[in-house]
Amino acid sequence: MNRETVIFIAGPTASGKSRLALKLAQKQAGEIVNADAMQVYADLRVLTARPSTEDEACIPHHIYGVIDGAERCSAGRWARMAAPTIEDIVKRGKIAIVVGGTGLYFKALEEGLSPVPEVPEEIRALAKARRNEIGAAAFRKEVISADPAMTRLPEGDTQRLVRAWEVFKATGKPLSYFQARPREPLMTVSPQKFVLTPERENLYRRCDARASAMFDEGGIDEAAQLLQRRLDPSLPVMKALGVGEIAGFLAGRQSRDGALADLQQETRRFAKRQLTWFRNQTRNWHSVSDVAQFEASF
RNA sequence: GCCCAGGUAGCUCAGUUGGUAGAGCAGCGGACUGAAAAUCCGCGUGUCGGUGGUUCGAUUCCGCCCCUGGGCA
Repeated sequence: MNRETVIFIAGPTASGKSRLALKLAQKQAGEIVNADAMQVYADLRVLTARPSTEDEACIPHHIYGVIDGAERCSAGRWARMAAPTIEDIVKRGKIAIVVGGTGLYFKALEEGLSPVPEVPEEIRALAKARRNEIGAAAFRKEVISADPAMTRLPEGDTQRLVRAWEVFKATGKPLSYFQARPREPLMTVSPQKFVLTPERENLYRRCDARASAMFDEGGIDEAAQLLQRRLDPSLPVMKALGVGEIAGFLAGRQSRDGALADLQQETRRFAKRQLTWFRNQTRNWHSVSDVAQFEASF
């Protein structure tokens, strides 16, 4: 297999990844694989800026909208779906174009994750309950006494502390024990990796415009339908940008314009976090600052 | 034109009895091993409207000018 059979395209939100992937797929007989944590869920097509049905009819798209919002995806679960999907595309003699904005997913796929046994949902709930019961400071102490390596986690980092607690509870071994074991890469082919690095001011303008378009083009109804399901607010899909803002608007706590302004700001902040991740975690990727020029080179 | 009140960080403002200034929001930087659109950590970024004067020293006091808001005409 040559090195061009798998292409990664990462980049911040609203940087033009999906469009670029589509163009590449058309020119090079490719198929597209989603690497975006929110686009895997079925519920939010508009608010997660999923490719249109026309685009999907034109080029095969994989792992978009395949998980119900009531379920949880994860980096591991995604990687276990993505790896065989990519393998299958390559076997059929096509190019797999993996595109998305979730840096951790690319990392999990390429470098793998340390093998940690599955933690039952009941134990996860137990961890959260425990933290509520004894408070943040005591909870952190409890985690550290089970796994001293977790001293590096600040008291406020609920998510990682809860993870460390639940892994210890479920397995009797500290999370750091598992993390010290070698990662298990899921890919057998080395990908060609590109990260889009658009100029910030321009990107922010695109973020604002996209959020505005989402409000005008069905995003509000979509969020309303999701909210009607009354799902657990801690589910990943409920954390999608726009859901909270639109909930506030629908409940009358916030004007439409106010909710939109909030979504725009959150989108810009999200893009900033992605830029930070990519700047520091994808140093050996090809950086693409001019998408149009890059597109023309194919 | 005259009289007030202001002009300090991107915004809203505090403050300095004269020793070059600090909050909130915004913003920026960083971490990242199965929730990552998540979860955290860190950082004031400034001709204190301009210009003269007094002073060892002026953002602070004084004069003049400019700008903004309100009032009187």
